[in-house]
Amino acid sequence: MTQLQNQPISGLRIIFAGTPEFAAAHLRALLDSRHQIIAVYTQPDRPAGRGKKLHASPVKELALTHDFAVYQPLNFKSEETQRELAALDADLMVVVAYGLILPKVILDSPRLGCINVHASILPRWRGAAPIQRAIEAGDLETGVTIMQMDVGLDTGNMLIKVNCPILNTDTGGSLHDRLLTLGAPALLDALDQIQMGTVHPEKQVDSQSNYAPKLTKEEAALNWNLSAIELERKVRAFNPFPVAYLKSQGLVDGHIRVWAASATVTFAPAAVGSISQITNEGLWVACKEGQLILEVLQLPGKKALSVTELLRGHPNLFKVGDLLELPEC
RNA sequence: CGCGGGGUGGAGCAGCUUGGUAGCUCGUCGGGCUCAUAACCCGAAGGUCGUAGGUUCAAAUCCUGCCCCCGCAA
Repeated sequence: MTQLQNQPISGLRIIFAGTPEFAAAHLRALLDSRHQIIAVYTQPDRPAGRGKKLHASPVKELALTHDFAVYQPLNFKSEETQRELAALDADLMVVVAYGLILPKVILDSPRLGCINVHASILPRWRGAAPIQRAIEAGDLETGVTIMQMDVGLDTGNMLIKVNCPILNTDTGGSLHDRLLTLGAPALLDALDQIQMGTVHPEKQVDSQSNYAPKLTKEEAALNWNLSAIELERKVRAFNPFPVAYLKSQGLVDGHIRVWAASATVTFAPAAVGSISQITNEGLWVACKEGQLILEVLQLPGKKALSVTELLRGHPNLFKVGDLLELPEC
């Protein structure tokens, strides 16, 4: 460390690869560091949002405001894209939620290889949605791992791990934001260690690994045959995306999104999936075990509202005894 | 030009098809009743009906442009 302070060493020449906001936050941190971003890789612009317009990723938007060279290959299968990356003559590639599998030839291309920032304590929750899966599973703790990449999916040797408790009020969004603030400094630490040659790579114990598949809208449908506690976790994990939802008999089309709910262990003398009572707290729905109190709902085309506000304008939308639909299996 | 819903007192909605006194459920303020209550009763304040034009004797209501919010799909 004293070396760094007394005679500052020059930064690394870094290729940054990433796509969503989580990645952009790490790129932002690198901007303020001594390191030099020589190129940015991100997913190609895709039609998204209303109106099918092409949208640039958060990483691309940030990169453009700093006049970085931006590359958006579909993959790295062609020799051309491989040569293109090699020609950048980078010291290191930093990959954060990029969304592409990198072949060995790419991993070996930068002088010091590729490192990855992953939003879980590996080997738990390898894969696409580690933050949300940790909440959904009821984990009490998660974190961020900085690792050396290898050909496997999130299987590389670990360099730095930072833990982070999961609060029982955490949503996918709130935990995402918190991990963001942990990942950036950890990444900078890792870069220091790599440059000074003080890294201590730790192998992952594969037998303790599990996978965090990406979130789908299908699984966001609330299934009342689960326990209230499981459903409450799902509501939190899937907020703000893809957002848990339910279907009601009265509603012709579309879903009712569930933005907030809390579980109770109280017994409901009512059929599973039916509304047992309506209070200022919300709609009480009988589950396989316990009851889930739906607190904040959103009708298609409308804003999210507390149940009391929603009912004020739609007094007959829900009645005690109404049966909510189960997702078709 | 991907499909669709919506912008009405502080909140959520109705009214628009069949132009012509701004309605409902809450909230707020004042008063009353009650041991008490998300209780009840009485009264009051508060709205350029997103915005700019047009049609008309008359527009929240019909027509056109623009802004904003949201669901589906990606």
